Amino acid sequence: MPRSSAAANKRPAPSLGECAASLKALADPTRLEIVSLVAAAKEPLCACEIEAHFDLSQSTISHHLGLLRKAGVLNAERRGTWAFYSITKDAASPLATVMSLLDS
Amino acid sequence: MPRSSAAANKRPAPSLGECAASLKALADPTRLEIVSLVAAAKEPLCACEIEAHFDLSQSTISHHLGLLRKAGVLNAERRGTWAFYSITKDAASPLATVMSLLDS
DNA sequence: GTTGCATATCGAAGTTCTTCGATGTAAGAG
DNA sequence: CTCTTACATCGAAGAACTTCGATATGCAAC
Repeated sequence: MPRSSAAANKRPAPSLGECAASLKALADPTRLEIVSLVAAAKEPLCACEIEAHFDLSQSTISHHLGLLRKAGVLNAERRGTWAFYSITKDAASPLATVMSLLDS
Repeated sequence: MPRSSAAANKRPAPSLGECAASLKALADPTRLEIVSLVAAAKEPLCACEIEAHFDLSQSTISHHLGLLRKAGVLNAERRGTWAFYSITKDAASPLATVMSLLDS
């Protein structure tokens, strides 16, 4: 199976507008730290564990998590009462698009 | 001269907060299109040529250009009355930092 | 069913962002 | 010197964002 780049399987390469939206989801210190936290963990991370790392209210963290989920950066999996978050497969694809655009 | 990655010469690897700030500069459809425009050009691009590509006022484009310049994405060079913009060498470095953070 | 816990959603307050027209600045032409 | 051209900055209006406390939802235990 040939491939031209890392994640070029069936994803149709995000448009500029989609890239901007994805970047906006990551362009916040709190959300970027959430993503860093989840990415560093080997296992999906429980929402309560994420909340414990910040001095922000539970509703604020939940709002950021929902935003990252809607942007396609995070994946939520419910197990009973808990919600476990992980990085999606193509979270980096908008970043890659902008990077390739930069050094063209 | 050893090197661990592409642009690891003397740059001290941006912090999470700095990355968030850089991403915020790129996280706008107009600014991302400006960057795409300048990156695609072989030569530095005159501000008036950039303005011509948008239906926005001159002051708005100038504001976006100043923002991208302050964020370290664009470089401004004055030649007489004209201002020529180009992509900075390390414009992609915050993106690279976030990408490496994602698949860690 | 009721109580308790983990999350999500709602509504509001304060801040930041995008955009505009108007004005300022600086260089070149006449 | 005056006028025009290219660009930057200012001040304000409206939209969007971040945050909070309060409330809703959904599951598990009793």
